[in-house]
Amino acid sequence: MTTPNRVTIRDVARRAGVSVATVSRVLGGDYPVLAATRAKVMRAVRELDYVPNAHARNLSAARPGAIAIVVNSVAVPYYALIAQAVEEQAAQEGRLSLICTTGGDTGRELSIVQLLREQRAEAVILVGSVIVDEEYRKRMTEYAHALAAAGSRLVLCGRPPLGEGAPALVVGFDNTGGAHAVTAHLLSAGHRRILYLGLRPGHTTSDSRVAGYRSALAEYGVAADPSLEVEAEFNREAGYAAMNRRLAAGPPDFTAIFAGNDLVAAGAIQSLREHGLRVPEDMSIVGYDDVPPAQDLGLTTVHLPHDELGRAAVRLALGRMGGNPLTLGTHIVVRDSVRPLGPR
Amino acid sequence: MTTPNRVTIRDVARRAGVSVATVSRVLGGDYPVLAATRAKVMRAVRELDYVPNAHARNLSAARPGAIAIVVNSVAVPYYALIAQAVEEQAAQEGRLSLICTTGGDTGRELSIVQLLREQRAEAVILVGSVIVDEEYRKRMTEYAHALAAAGSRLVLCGRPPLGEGAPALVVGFDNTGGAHAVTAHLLSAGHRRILYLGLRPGHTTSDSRVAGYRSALAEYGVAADPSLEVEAEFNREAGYAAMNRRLAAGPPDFTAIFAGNDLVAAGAIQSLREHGLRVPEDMSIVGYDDVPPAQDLGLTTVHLPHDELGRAAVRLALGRMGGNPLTLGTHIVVRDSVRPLGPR
DNA sequence: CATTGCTCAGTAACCGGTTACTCACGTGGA
DNA sequence: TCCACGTGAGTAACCGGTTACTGAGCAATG
Repeated sequence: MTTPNRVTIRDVARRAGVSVATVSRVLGGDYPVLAATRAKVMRAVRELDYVPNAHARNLSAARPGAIAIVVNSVAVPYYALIAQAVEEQAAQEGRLSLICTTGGDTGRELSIVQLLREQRAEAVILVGSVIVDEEYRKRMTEYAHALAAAGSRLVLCGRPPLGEGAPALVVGFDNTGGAHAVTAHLLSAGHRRILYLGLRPGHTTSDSRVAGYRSALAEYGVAADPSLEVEAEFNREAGYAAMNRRLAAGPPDFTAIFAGNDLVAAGAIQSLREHGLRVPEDMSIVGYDDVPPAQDLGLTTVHLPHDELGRAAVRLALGRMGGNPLTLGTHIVVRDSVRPLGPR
Repeated sequence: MTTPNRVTIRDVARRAGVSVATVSRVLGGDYPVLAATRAKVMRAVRELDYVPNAHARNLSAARPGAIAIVVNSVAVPYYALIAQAVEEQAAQEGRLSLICTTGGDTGRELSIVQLLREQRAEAVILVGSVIVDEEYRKRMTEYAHALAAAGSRLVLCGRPPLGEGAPALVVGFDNTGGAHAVTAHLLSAGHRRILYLGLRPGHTTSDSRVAGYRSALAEYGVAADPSLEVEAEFNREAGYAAMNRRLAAGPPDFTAIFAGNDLVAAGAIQSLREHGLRVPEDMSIVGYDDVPPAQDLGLTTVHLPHDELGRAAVRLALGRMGGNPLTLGTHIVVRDSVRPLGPR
């Protein structure tokens, strides 16, 4: 107990009365070994409780590496669903996958990527939207080249493609299309003053949702009103705080809300409730992502095929799929948070 | 690009005009090296973009291993919160941690544990409640011994301690206490017919919550009624289905519900809503865990210190803490799902 | 009976690091 | 001037596997 079990392949070989090569062959693979010999080896393995050392194995022979998925936080449903889907798919492919979290910290992200390079991970799946600036682009391009040089694939999920030549695969959701559709849903219900809650300039996910929102407005001939686009990070607290501020400033000058994602919607709904406004009677609201809170809130939202994304990411990571960059379609899920307005 | 970058320490040594030992020393540690030599080496490392091979490193010198956390599914908030807490704490301790998921499949759990043994993980944190039977006990005891023999620690979270001598550390929540408290909360609000939704014989978490429920009833002199204890797995769908069945059988013969966890409560609330029963006006309900759906539902529930559990698990895993088995306290979070009943 | 060819097992080199041991060299004291 | 000593660097063994190469033993063939 005090001395860790350091049973090596040589111990097994000695016990079984064979050579290390034979043991390795019995354990390893397809090399022909007499049934009797195999039995002797297996018995020795069992008796000694031999566990091959993955590091040694990996060192001598390049084996399929792990698939790593790097997310912000596993406590955010959006990431959790994707991570789960990746794990499922990887398991189906018989691969080890591991989830790493950065907490949104660039420094931690860097050290995780470095660590995955050292581990010779086969693929790194980076998930999540980010502020895309020059510094980001530079960092990602570095990752991409470094990982490619080490023989690993880099898959970006829900992030814009890198520049030409950067060896990164990309898969994401159709944010603009979904945002357009859900905004149109509000418009066709008669809403004309729709608050977009979740502005984040430079943040690609938000930017493309705003784009869909604006294009839908334009399509219905509604002039965009900048005062109806308010900033909020994509979490519950930000939605709550932003809505509180807006309602504190006076009675709402809008009849519906398009929240940047479901968490923002959840926060906004709490704020509305605390201000005595009911959903959907007094205020319509839609979200985005279709993550767990949406169902409990009866929130009309845009469903994202998280499973599909996870599957695609793994298959891209394993080089089983072309078609890059890949955009996955979305669809509206109508629940109970939108109330039709009579035409004025 | 086609040939993976196989820059080794010898390449670096050659380029820097020094020996491999010197390179290793510059990179590795505290051995004295002339500043000029160090500079030469660092430059060569940079120029060649050398990345040390973690496997080789691990093979020659035993280094601190990874901390692995094994959960059912990261898409279940309870697990996600704990996993997140473990990751945070591990990061603070400067350790690599990785999350693995089993999907509740015993076979997959086994192969993950095996794989972690092969990887020489430093510690394995197994989270989540399970059906504890003879087979389970045997399996866990095997894991415990195997991991211990390999020099790894095994930490069980939210599971009962193994038998004497099995080298496993244990930390969990006070389920009986929390269940007692939250049931007492309902009782003191005047409720006498309280449905327990989430019976799962043999399932330790549920069993201890039932125990708390019953002891609170006894304390208030209310006779336990077996027809008020109904089975349901600990997820949303089960809660929904069980409640549907119950309501289909006739009008409710209870005034309050104690759901086995918040997900069950969420499902039950949906069912109630669909049957035209409002919370809390027509039906009081409490949950357990205080995971995200609870806040959105305004659910009175029992808060579990997930963060604390994660921290404790890591510290136990690193041998930084005694006091085993460790039970963490809980407290009620009162929201808006319980309505006082006048004394009859 | 000699030769060829096939099956199965062993020997030893190698994967890419770390580190015990050895040694060259410059300095200060006798 | 000679020797002891401290400093910084090199050589080579080793970690625990895999596998190319070699070879023993035996059946089939000529």
